[in-house]
Amino acid sequence: MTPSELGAAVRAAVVAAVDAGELAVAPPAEVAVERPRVKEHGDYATSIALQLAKPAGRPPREVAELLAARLREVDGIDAVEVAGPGFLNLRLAQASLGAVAVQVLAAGEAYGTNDSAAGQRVNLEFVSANPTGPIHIGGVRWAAVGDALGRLLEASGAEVAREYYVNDAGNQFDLFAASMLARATGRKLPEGGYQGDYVADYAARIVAERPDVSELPEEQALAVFRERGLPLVIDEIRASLSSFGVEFEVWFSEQSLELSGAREQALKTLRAQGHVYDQDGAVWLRTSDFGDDKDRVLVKSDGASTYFLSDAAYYLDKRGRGFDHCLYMLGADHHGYVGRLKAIAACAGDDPATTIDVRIGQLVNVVKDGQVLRQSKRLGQYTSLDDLVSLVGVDAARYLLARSSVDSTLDLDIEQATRQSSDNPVFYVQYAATRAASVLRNAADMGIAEPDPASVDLSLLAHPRENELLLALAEFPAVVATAAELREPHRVARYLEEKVAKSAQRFWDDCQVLPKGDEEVAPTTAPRLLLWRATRTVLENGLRLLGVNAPERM
RNA sequence: GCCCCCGUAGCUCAGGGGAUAGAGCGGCGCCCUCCGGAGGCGUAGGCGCAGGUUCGAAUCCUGCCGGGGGCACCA
Repeated sequence: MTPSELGAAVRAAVVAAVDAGELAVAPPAEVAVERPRVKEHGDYATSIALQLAKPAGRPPREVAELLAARLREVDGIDAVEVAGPGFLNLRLAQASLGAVAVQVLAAGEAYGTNDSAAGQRVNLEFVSANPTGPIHIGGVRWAAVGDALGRLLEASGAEVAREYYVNDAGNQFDLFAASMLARATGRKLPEGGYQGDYVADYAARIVAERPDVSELPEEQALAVFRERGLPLVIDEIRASLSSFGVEFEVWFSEQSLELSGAREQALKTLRAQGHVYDQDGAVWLRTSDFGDDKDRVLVKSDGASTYFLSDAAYYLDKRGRGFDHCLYMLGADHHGYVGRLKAIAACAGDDPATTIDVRIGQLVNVVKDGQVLRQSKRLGQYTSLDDLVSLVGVDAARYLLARSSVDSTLDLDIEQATRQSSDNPVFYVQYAATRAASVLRNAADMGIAEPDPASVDLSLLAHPRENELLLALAEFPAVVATAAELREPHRVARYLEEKVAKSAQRFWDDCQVLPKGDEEVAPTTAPRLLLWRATRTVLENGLRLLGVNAPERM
């Protein structure tokens, strides 16, 4: 019996009590059971009686007793007790608990998928770093977290488009082109120009293709560097992300918004909604009507449109393509932007609470030899995606970046990331996965066939370690659904570490599976092999959601 | 000045209103004739402060105090 089945059983008990006239309440749409912290409180517990007590006008323990009487009759529930102020503590029958392993095996790669986000069309914009050089560490955090979130949403039934917004129209990109020109001609870098060595490399490649470029007038030369530089940078970014396991469906050019007339169209749309006005020669959007602290300029008094207008046009474009949820994953320096984005949606007649969802991520500190490495993109001194991968590998980088809440500043310790011991979380989880693989491999080598789930006596999985592990595996679908709903992939990682890998190691320690020496094959061998296979499946599925491999051996 | 994030064990971090707040590292003490000890077990140790909401608060609200980041007719 899974937690959701158990929750449904509890709800059914409520409905039955209501129908019998014993409880005068409206039954809740769903009832959740949770794992109690203390195992004396049973396999699962629910506080439903405490919640219903007030509307029912009855003492909580009395409500609990009503429900307990009904739940005791349910097949698969072994014991029900009323505890404390009115908790219902539930204990599953052994075979019912063991059935979780069979369910995991039956679902296989699909175990963990759920329909909590079914029918949603989600536009997921992340990374979107300026095309002025390799992806920096902050972008890598978003690559890891954003892609994992995409996988979680897909596993929860949503249709997801991963999108990278290419800022190829603004000052930063112009400055980058000017920096390449300066490098190509040996002239002085413009103020605030990009100083990294890669700038010279790009410049040299462009000069090799267009030897005449240094003799062109400055404007034309800049145009060449812009035009030729963009694909160079984008290709490199795309290749880095791809080697990181992250693929974007759409690379959306900011320039294209101007060329296609989308910006003018957006201006018209917003005007038609009545939130645009002219003042001081500029065109403004009255975002302050919707909670922004001040109005924002769409078209400057010199006639040039702002980045903000591009954002509005881009948002309207996404909506026009049928996305009902636009997710933005932005760096901490963009937090002031949230209100403006929501105001755009509101000005366009949407409800920003449903169409806009912005996640702000805090900084990443790269720690090496106990020191935080200082990062400066402009100076070209920073840890790029490729640097990080060459230092710690894709698995460690993705896992360690995705295992922390983006609300917290993250310290990524290079030494720790490569350590082969349990103080390295990615190693710990992968190790549990390889241990599962090795048991299964050894069984095969010994000529012990993998058992047919239908013919295994699941009630033999009665050891406390086995129960603990089964309960952990049963949680997986709910963990995936919650992580997707809250847009918090780190919940999956923590679950894998603290629940699955931990329980698996303890199971290993106390529950021998295969015969040693002259021993006979034990009755517990088959059910335990089944449990190891189920454990391996959950670890594989969970790691896959984070874009991390589950190796067969380390 | 205004806005956002954070403050939980000595350290790095989990804990979307529930019972006795959890992991890893570091302390201390244990466990290898045995499927991978690259592990496991035990033990000590904690919610920044003050109010509020609630039957119940680490969690929600307000105010302080500390740390990080940000304010544009830049992108």
